[in-house]
Amino acid sequence: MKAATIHDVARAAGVSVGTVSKALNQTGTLSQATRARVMVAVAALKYRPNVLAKSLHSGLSGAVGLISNDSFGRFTMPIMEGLEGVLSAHGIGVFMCNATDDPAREREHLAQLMAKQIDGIVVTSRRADRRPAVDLEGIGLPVIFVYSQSDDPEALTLLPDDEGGAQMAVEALLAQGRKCIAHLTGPEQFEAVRLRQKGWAEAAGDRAGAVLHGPWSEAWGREGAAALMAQTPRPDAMFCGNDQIARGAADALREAGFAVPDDVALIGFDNWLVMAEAACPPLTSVDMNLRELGAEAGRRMAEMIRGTKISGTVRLPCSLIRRQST
Amino acid sequence: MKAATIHDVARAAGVSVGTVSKALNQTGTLSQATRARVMVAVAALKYRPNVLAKSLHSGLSGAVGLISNDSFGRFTMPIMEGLEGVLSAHGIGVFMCNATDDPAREREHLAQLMAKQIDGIVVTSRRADRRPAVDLEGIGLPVIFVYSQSDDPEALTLLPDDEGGAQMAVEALLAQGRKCIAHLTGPEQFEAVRLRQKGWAEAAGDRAGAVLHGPWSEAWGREGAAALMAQTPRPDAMFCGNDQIARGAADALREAGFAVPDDVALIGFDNWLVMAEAACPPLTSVDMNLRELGAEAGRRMAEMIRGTKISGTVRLPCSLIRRQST
DNA sequence: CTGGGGCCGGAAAAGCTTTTCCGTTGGCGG
DNA sequence: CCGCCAACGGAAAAGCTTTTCCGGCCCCAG
Repeated sequence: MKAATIHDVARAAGVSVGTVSKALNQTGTLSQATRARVMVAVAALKYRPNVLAKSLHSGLSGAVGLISNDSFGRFTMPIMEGLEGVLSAHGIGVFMCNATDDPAREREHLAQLMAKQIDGIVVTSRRADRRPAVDLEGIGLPVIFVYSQSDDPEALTLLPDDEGGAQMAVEALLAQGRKCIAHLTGPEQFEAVRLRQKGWAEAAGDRAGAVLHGPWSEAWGREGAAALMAQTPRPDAMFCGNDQIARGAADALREAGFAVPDDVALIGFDNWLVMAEAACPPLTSVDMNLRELGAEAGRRMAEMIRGTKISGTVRLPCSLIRRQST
Repeated sequence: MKAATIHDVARAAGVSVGTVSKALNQTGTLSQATRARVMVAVAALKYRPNVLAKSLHSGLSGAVGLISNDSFGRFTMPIMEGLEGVLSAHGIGVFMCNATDDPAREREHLAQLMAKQIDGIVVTSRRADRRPAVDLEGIGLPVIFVYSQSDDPEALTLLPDDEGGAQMAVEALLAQGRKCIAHLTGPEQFEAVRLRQKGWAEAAGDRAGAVLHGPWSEAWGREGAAALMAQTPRPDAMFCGNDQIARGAADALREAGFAVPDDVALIGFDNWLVMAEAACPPLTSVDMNLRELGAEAGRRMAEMIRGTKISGTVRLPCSLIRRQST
């Protein structure tokens, strides 16, 4: 059994295909009776307009491509969820593509997407450096970079406000009366790391303790926390670059006999639930609101598809999720 | 600047549109010279066939829908990666849809997907019970359930071999000479939990220790491990229902003064890297090969789109990843 | 009673590609 | 030298929808 076409509906309702189209799209001038007759036929045949044919006519396919570079990792997931939620409400589909930071794969995907006549492109990736612009071969298509940066002047870039998030975390520690706030974070080549460090330094002022850089791992959190506790003055709070580091730090502190949060308060970054909630004690953490970042990308994309030109960089606020580690 | 159409190419090459089509698709009978002339024009204009128009003609859109029910959680991710990798090699796009176990949302997505003339549907979800079939409203479309089950007799279901994975884990423990192998696992209403328990019981035989059911959390792992160590005979190995439980167990054992793996060996399930590798000691774990499961779904889907009818249930083998906890 | 205007609905083209069918041309064999 | 066949390329339809333009009908007014 094949799907009904507009011709089947027209025949069933005893009208022409143009009339059916007008009835469905509330355009043209049709009598109530005709409109109703068409609608009955539509319902009876379970007719659903063929989007392909509509797209061929309108030039809009009702689909966008999402190119991810972290193999659909944990940062892409919430972004995707927010994006898809907003766009599907607009009737726009999202093609998932995994480029894994491989330029050849990305080109291949881009070619396929453009052949499919997509209406826009969203790129996400977790990278230390800026990435090159997307090569659209002269077709002017809306492009949004989410949680990712490029030097494309035409594109819109959406990022979390790392600096503001760090300030928020440090201010919460200051409000508790902490005197020496250390910073235990990730590799310095990440712009996000530098921004969070800047926010920490500015907010902490003369109460800033030492800063240590290392890999994004629990092992580094354990090692770094031990190193920080050996310094003078000994920190009474640590702001960590992510939740894995914070969790490692929590474990190391507990084993070294320091109480969290009484002796040392701890704040993580990412609010990665399986980490933050499972740590002992559960971690206060900065949430980048990636789901909202994705949703904003969806709203902007819908606007851009309607013709609005948007470019530049926008940073969305983070939130502080308080748990027992502070 | 708009994309070139086949008419532009035909004009540039001084031939008809039909000839261009034949040159591009290696069909019909064309002289080498004509073919070459067309190809030159194609390259010069950066022509890329409009898939929409092609689809309208062929009835195949070159796209499938992936309906996820866990908001793109950690189980859907690798499945998606495998699926997308295989299908994009076939030139088939994957529309991502998040239904979050909401039947209304699922219907809405399904309607949109069918309007977009997709060629097939893949459903993933992490659920305790079987889910209803997908309502295709009479359109016979290939359907595959991955990491999910339904009572749809037409569909293909792809699952990991939970029972075999459990056996594999227990056999590794037996080979080490473990005498009492306990099982600390998740809620019994999950079929996967029951299957893993079955595999454990069969493989362990009279060396099977107690089995405890609880939530999928580290907290339960700590609690359950403590309970198991209080029993007689005391287990010298624990096979855990997932890595979070195993990690909690590892922490509890260490704090209670038991050495892992010397006093008690530990095996987890899922091989969730951030859990398994960050635990102390790093966890031996059963990997469900979800990426491969997704890839297999892609291969089967490609076949089904070509017209092959496939249905039934297929279970793919798990692997044991050895680390320091055994 | 006739002409005009407004309301309705139909016909056809456009959007882009594929494919079938057909006409033309060149070469070769008789 | 003529005719036929093979090779080649073109024309047109099909696939489904939207939209513009146009024709017809009815009613009202003159």
